[in-house]
Amino acid sequence: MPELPEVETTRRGIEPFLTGNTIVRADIRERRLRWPIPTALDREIRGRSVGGVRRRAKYLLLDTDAGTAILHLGMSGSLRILDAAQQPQKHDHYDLVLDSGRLLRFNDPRRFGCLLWEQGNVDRHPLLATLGPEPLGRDFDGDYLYQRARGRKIAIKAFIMDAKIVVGVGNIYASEALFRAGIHPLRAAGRVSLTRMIALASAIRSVLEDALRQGGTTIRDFVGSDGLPGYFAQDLAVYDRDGEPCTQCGAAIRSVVTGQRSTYYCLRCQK
DNA sequence: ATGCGGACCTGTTAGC
DNA sequence: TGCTAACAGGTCCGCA
Repeated sequence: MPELPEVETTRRGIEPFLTGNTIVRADIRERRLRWPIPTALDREIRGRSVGGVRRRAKYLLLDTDAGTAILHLGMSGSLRILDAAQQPQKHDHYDLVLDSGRLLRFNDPRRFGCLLWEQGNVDRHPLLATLGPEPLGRDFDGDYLYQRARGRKIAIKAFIMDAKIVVGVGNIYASEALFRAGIHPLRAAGRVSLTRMIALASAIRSVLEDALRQGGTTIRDFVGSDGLPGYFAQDLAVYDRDGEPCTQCGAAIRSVVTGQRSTYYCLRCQK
């Protein structure tokens, strides 16, 4: 479900309720997420004051004076700020209860998300250590993409979805960025010219920024921390628009499965 | 090293 | 109407 804009929307939503507040305790109802929630987390996090909430790739990092909680929403996860009296519903796997009388509640039907604890330098955690640059950061541009793509035969769509190349680009925005850049999703990464890689880097940046401005994309069930959906779905040019007319040329949008993921593109506009 | 497919889960929808 | 199969926004891992 959540790609970078949805995770960042969540971060911005929860941050004001967490920073400067103390976590009274963790109420964990289901430990079996992508990885089991470590039993040590319960006592480590209890009584800790939250220094801030950061995002790295699609991970949310909750800094405390004793360590960092690493949260991921997986495919179907969402985090909400609720009144502590709210009864948990189905798939509400954990709460971080705050001294403010509110709590941070995680819901995730598919349980692909995670909640981990790192006492040391969180940037060296195995999940984070090998990640590529942030697409909205300074060290991501067309030259970088072009250099990394030398000799690569992988489809350009899978290439930009590889978190070792660049983080945060999921299935929706990969299709959207390639449409904006006019590049066919199945073209070999190594056969995209520098000029077009520059356009692609710019397209990735702009589509993520546009989506962020709309609070993310809700296709089925994404909600932000306030329970509201994102509104970027109305601006999607190709994703989930199989058979509908291309906004540029009117040709029917096509779909193809690659790397077990549905991909949408315009045959006429993307080469 | 690279690229691919399977795996982890549940819920919803398309198709017979 | 009811059953089954396919698919869903992520990403790690093992194999060729």
